[in-house]
Amino acid sequence: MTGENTFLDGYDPGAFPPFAVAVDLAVFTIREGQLEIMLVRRAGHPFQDDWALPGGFVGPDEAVDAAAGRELAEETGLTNVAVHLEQLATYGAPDRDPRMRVVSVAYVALAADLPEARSGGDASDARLWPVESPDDLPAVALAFDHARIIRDAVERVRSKLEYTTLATAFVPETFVLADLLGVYRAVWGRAPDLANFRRKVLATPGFVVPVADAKRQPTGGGRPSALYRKGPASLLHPAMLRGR
Amino acid sequence: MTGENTFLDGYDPGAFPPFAVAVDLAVFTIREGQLEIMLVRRAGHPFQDDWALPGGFVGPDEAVDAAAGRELAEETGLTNVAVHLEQLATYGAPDRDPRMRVVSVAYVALAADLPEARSGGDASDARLWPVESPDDLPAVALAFDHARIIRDAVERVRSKLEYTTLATAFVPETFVLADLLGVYRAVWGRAPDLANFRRKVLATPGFVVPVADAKRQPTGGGRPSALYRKGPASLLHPAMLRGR
DNA sequence: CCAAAAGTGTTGGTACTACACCCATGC
DNA sequence: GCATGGGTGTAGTACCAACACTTTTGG
Repeated sequence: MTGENTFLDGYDPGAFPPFAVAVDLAVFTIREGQLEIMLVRRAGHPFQDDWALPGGFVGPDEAVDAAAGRELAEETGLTNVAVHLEQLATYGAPDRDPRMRVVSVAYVALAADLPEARSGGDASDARLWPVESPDDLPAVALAFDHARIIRDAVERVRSKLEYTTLATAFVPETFVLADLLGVYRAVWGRAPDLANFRRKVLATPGFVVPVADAKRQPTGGGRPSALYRKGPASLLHPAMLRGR
Repeated sequence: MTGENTFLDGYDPGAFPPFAVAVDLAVFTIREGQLEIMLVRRAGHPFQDDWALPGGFVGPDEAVDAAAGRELAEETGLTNVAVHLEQLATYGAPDRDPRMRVVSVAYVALAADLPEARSGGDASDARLWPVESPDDLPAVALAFDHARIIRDAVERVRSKLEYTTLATAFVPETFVLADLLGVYRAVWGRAPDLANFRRKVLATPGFVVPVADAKRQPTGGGRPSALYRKGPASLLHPAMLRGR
């Protein structure tokens, strides 16, 4: 009792059960105005032929965060592209993997312009699935507890758009304000008012910075729009709340 | 390469390094208008005589969340008291414990009226330390990466007061609005405007529910205040943001 | 070739809500 | 003396409308 209460005392290597620690990645992107998540098809048992979040095991001398970054690079092939990566939560139910005890640390990644299939490795069985409202899950069978993880990840992204400038992680390096509004529309299922949105974004120092004298080529007619680049700010004050 | 990308394929028990998985608890309470955190004194190496977050290892067939609940009950002695407990984040640097590879899942717990020392177990080396602004850390030597965890935990609690009704987790079962305002003062270091605060709390359905015809005994003179109980609501809409 | 129409981007205005700050009243 | 409630100015949002700049269409 005493040894249990005092952290790590009575330590005896081998006395602790072998846990495997894995990372799972919820990689989101926006294509054609829709929020999509990358899933990989499972080749072996269990959950064979089901779809799962990309991920893998943490190495013996590897930081958990580093493992997430490594897996992200391996799965997406985006090595030096600016991708937002943050920890989501840890899932540790004892029966979440039927083969052995695996504790999984889930991460959320946001990227713009993700290619359909990963470029590195065997690209055959990885693809993007739309995350549709209101159930927020891809319409495929999901392995392990990944349905739960995806739900949590979607909610994380939705709420983070409210009080951070994270929307810029979903657009390419230069973009127009309509693109940024489209991020909110895709993630929330509804867009904030355009006029207020533009006032808010432009009034928040460091949210976006204008690209000098640059205008986007008009595609199908209409006034050409101004180009912007991601700014240094990360927090939104006050927050931009989605309505009820 | 192929086996690494496909989750859990090429599985071989024993091929994975032995990780120990632990839980750390950031247990907060408010005493005399001050935010305090529970720390335990380490008896053995490493970090002997330093202070650390209470915690322990996850059992072989125990869910990680369940381990946090168990440790909380063991450390605080609060068995059936309503305590808020939520996962904070996972800390997995390879060298965070000098003896072996330990991945720790940190939790935040909020409680009202925590006794000075834990009631169960050896109460001698556990106590509450004030979390003072602006550095937000107890003025003691902290073991492992627990200083970082405490910083993250404090920030979590601060931000959660903004958009949830979590402040009620810090007050006893029945309370007056001034007590609730005191929670915000203690956690944020500054209190919102009293008049607006009371309008907001009372206008939010389910934040607090009045205890019928109950008034608190006037302690030092003045009008007796109305008693309230925690309501069923958990989210605050719109948020109550702390100023800059 | 020029003028009008249509489409998109940009800006402004008003009603309403919520908050900061202050003050009056009740017990 | 503390609890409660009201009042005013300001900021931010929802909603609406107009204007600017471009391409397309039609004479």
